[in-house]
Amino acid sequence: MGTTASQRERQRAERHRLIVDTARELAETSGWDAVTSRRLAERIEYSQLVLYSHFSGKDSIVRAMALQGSEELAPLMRERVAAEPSALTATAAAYVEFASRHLALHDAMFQLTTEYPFADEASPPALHEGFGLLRDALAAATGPDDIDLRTELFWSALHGLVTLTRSGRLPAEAHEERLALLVAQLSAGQGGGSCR
Amino acid sequence: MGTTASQRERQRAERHRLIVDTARELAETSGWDAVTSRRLAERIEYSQLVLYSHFSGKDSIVRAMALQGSEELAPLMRERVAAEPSALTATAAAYVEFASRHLALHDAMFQLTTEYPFADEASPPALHEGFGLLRDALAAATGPDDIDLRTELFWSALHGLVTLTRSGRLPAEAHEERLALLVAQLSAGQGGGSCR
DNA sequence: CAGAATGTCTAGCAACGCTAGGATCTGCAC
DNA sequence: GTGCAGATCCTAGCGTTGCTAGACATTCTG
Repeated sequence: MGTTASQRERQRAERHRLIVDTARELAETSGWDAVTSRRLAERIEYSQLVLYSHFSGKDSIVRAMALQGSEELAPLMRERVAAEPSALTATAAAYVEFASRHLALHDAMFQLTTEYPFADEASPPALHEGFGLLRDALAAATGPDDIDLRTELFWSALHGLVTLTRSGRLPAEAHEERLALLVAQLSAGQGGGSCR
Repeated sequence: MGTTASQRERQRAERHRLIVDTARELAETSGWDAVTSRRLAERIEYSQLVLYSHFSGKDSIVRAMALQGSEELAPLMRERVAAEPSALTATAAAYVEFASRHLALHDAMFQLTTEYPFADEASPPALHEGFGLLRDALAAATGPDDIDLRTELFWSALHGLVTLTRSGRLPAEAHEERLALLVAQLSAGQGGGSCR
């Protein structure tokens, strides 16, 4: 019967997701050090070899995690934008919220393994979408001039805030204040230096 | 004779530096993966045990590297500020130059091991000094209101730019442009949102 | 010169990512 | 049904990692 082939495929896809989900949970609850091939294999109740039949290596699993993450970030941003009057505040808050709620996922997306096409047509659509949401929010608040460059800067500032705060290099108390200040400064300085 | 004790101490201090310098060079030329206890021991021509008689572990060596780095960053900033009319432009450029010229050092200081007191009286003076230089430059360009908070934001943006560009997540071509835009926006938006 | 203290090395532990080789199971032709 | 390809899986193991116990050498003290 022809069903077996597709059955197999579905099983493989299921196991693929099982591996990524397990790795994610392991990283999220016990830190990246706990994500080892042995522990992962034990958790999914297969031998290590199964991991390597699905993924070319550990990096590849992390990459799959990052992809999963990018597909969750954009919807969260959309949701927050819809619920808040200021799109700029909403996207910034959503980005920060995502990073703090999914620490390991954020690492996988924005800190770890580089072999990942970013500002490129080959990069995952969900990532483009996330960037686009940042851009739209910024454009709505400050106009369309130099929008791509300014969005990159917006992202950089968000990313810097999140990572430096997370690693303890910036005091956690003032986190919200810094975020508010970022939004305020971006709203104020339109077009880059022409305001004064 | 009493000299032997101080002789010993001097030898130990020398070897301490030898270890840190070797680790640094190894990381800088061959990447962090090349910094292993065995290779390090081989390079300094001692057994691995000597490493652990000086440092409590690999993290501790990286921490020493970070300290060394923070003592080089501040002077570089000072130098650049003296040579350039705009202190803001100069400090930003110095920070970026430092990061791109000492990749491993930058990692050690701002990306790796967290067990490091930062915004704290226990943190290394050189680090405070570096932050102070960022603050002075920003204050000179935009006034003293909310200066600490705004400096943290300045640093975050710089850090984000550097790390995202270095990891390939932002296109390298526009790096200078983004940096110039950051300086321009900071100069324009004084005091946070009161300009428009 | 004996004994203590200090310093160093060889050898080894447990854990890592990853893989070769053989065992087991599946579906299809006859 | 029987027998054979092909896929799938596991056991066992390679080379490497950070780190350490126990033996050896060297130096200082009385």
